[in-house]
Amino acid sequence: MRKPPPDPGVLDADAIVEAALTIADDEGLDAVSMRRLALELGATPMALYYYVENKDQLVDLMADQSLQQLADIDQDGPWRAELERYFLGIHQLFIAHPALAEAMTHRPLQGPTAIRVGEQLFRLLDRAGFADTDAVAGFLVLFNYTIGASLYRLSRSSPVEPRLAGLTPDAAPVTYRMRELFAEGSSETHFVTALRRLIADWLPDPPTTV
Amino acid sequence: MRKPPPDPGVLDADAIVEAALTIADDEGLDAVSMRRLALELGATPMALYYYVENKDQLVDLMADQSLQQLADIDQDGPWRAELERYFLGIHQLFIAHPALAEAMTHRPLQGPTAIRVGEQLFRLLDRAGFADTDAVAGFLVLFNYTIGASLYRLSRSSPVEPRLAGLTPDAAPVTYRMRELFAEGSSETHFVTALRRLIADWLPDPPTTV
DNA sequence: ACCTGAACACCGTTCAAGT
DNA sequence: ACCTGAACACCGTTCAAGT
Repeated sequence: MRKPPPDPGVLDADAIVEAALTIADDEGLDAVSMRRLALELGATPMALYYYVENKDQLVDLMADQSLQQLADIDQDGPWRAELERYFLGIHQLFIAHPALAEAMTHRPLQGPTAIRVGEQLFRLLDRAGFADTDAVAGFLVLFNYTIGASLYRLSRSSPVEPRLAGLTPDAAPVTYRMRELFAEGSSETHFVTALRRLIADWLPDPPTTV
Repeated sequence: MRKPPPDPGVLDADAIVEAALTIADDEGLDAVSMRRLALELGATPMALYYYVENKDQLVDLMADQSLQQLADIDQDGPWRAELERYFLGIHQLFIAHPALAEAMTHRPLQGPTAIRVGEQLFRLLDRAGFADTDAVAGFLVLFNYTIGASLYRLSRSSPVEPRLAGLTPDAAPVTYRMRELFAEGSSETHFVTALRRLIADWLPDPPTTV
């Protein structure tokens, strides 16, 4: 009667990807190996290859699955607020799943979910009255800033102590003087503030069509 | 008499890092292994550990070494043009050395060269008359955008064919309609255009001190 | 101070074979 | 259709030992 989700013997692509994401969230992407995954799922390493082509494809599937957590855009909501929610959602997703960031540097985010989620945004901008060129230019600035800001925040919250010579008052006096401002700059409120300003600058109210 | 740079028998930290960077540029960061490196340098894998703590530290050193290629800022040059050159230089460095991008997602860029190069920028902004808060806020937007734009461009130029379902006219009609704009958006000229506009918005001429 | 050899505990993946 | 076993060619790193 009982059937817990990680039921041994039940094996399919979704279960594999889900287990891989759990390991990645807990111990980092490096801890995800076909052998470790098989152990966790009560199967043989080779059993996984029946459902997944290879490890690269597994990572692609992991990234795509992660993106499903993004809340859908409300096409009838106020577009400016929806935009803000959207990019904040991406930022939070990257912070929650650092493996997503790592995966992104290897391979483009072009899975079905990435496409679906992107389409929602461009539909919103389209309906709001933006010209295609403005919509894409605005998106690129917002998206690239969001990715960069997420990586920056991740790197500052990384649990590793600096291995190389750090920030000293005499080697870099000006930077040292500003050191607390950098800490503030990696906060979520700073991100939202800058995001809002970027939206206002790059996607100002379009001429109302008709 | 002859003494080619990768001379077998000559081994030190710099030579190891340099060899590692060559492999990374040619075949990607994944191809860099202690064993492969040792083979290339005519040494035993364990010999490397005399100069380098472990592989993580090697990657840190690689990132730091890469940053040395950034041209120094001219403190007496026009600050706006210097700013532009600086961030374009970072962008180009990431494109030329994708391993740098990959390394950045693992560990913060806090080596001595990163600090040195950062200090140059903040000194420039300081001398130009910017308040610390404005300098940091401006830097963060420009830097994060630059990192994001570099990753975006790298992901679009990656030599792998998409493994997952791609962009089809019926699944994502609006995105599909815009597809050529995305290609343009990943060009260097687009980057520079957006960078200029961001500089103008976030670091406008400061009140001249005295 | 600098380097080696052998060993441990891992990887991803192929291939032929089993049910 | 789904899974296993054995094998291949790799990893990073420790440890004791050599010069």
